[in-house]
Amino acid sequence: MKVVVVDDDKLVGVSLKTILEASGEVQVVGIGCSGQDAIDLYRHHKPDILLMDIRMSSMSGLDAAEIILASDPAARILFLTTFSDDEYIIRALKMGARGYILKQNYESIVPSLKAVYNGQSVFGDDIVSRIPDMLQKNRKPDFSKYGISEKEAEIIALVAEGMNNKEIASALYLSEGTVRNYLSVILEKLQLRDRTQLAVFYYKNQ
Amino acid sequence: MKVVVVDDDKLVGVSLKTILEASGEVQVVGIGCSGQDAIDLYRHHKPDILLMDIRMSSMSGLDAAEIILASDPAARILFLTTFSDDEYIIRALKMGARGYILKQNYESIVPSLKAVYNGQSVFGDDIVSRIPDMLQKNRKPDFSKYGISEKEAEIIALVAEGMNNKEIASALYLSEGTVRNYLSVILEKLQLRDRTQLAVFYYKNQ
DNA sequence: GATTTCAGATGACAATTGTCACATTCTTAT
DNA sequence: ATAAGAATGTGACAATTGTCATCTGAAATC
Repeated sequence: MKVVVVDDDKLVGVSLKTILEASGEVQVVGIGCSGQDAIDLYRHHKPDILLMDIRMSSMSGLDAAEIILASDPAARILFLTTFSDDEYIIRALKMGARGYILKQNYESIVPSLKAVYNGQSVFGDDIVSRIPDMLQKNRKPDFSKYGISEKEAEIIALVAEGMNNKEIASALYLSEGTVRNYLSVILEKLQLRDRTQLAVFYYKNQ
Repeated sequence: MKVVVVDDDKLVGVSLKTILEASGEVQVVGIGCSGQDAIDLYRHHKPDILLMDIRMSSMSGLDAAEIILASDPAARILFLTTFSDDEYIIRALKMGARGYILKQNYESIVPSLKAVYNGQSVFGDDIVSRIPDMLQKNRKPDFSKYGISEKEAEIIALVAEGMNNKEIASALYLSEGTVRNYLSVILEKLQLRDRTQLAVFYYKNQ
């Protein structure tokens, strides 16, 4: 498995070469320290995988990846990051990168490379754990932590469907006044001002 | 690395045991062929990873995973599938599974297991390529098709943040009355009744 | 130059909304 | 049996909201 490593910090590049080659299954055919290096090394060596830092002083890893993927959409690019920065990761995903690994997590680098080599994509749990939330459009949020009762939650859900008090009342077989009272309590508990903020809260916490 | 393997087809379970243990790094401590087996084996052996088929005749792997994850959210569950079925995969993601591997792809099983063991999550490229689209949803919706102008869209966005008319007016340097007029037009264009429905509409079309 | 268009504003109005204080049940625990 | 509590309801009130007809001034169009 031929790999090109690109990291802003040259020392990291060399260390990685040592670590990776110690596995006996990876051959580091090039080490670079800028986005431009990444492009040049990739085009010259055509490695199986390009392992690259996201943040680099000269050209960002993302920009480099964009250029590489534009000319070779099959390029397997795996990012190395220090922190999992949402914005970056999502941009990386969009452009078709194969994942990212936290630098701290040395032991997982070789297995991750192999998984990518075999056509998988690899991500840290922190990102993956957020994906479901992003995908999930129709689930009811859990408001119990705010001391919201079952009935109150029902009303919240109806407000979040755009119903007015009269409609909610008739849907739940309550008087309109009761619905108002409930709503008043709900707003107090959630520290919100009006039903629109409640709907917003609902969807932002969905 | 202790692994429990569960597959509808007993032969697959045994074959996997052979393949996995040949690597010298995996110890298959249990083989099952139903969702119930998965639950029992998981609770008994507390393996590092549960490798499980999604489709099984008696209890689906997803149902079993749900039960296991309910009592042990840290459980590392990796699904084996024959085809990458969107619905299933997304449900698996939602409940916190660590990924899935196509059965055909024998070579990638061991590396994927190791990546998961090291805290990563692993997915086939087909799913990953769809995630960006799903994530894309967190951007401002495009209302132009409803004949909504730039300014109107601004107001919609502020309503969707929960602002009242006075706040919107001061944010956009308009009079409150103007904001009301805008809103009135917006509601007319979108065939909605009030600002709450507008906020709801915003998030549903996000 | 006259006219139309458009963004913004005003004021009036009714409807809806949120708040509050106070009833009325009905259940439950003491 | 009584007190406490919920769940539900009422009426009054002010604030916010949505609608509408109308006005202004500037820019664009003719």
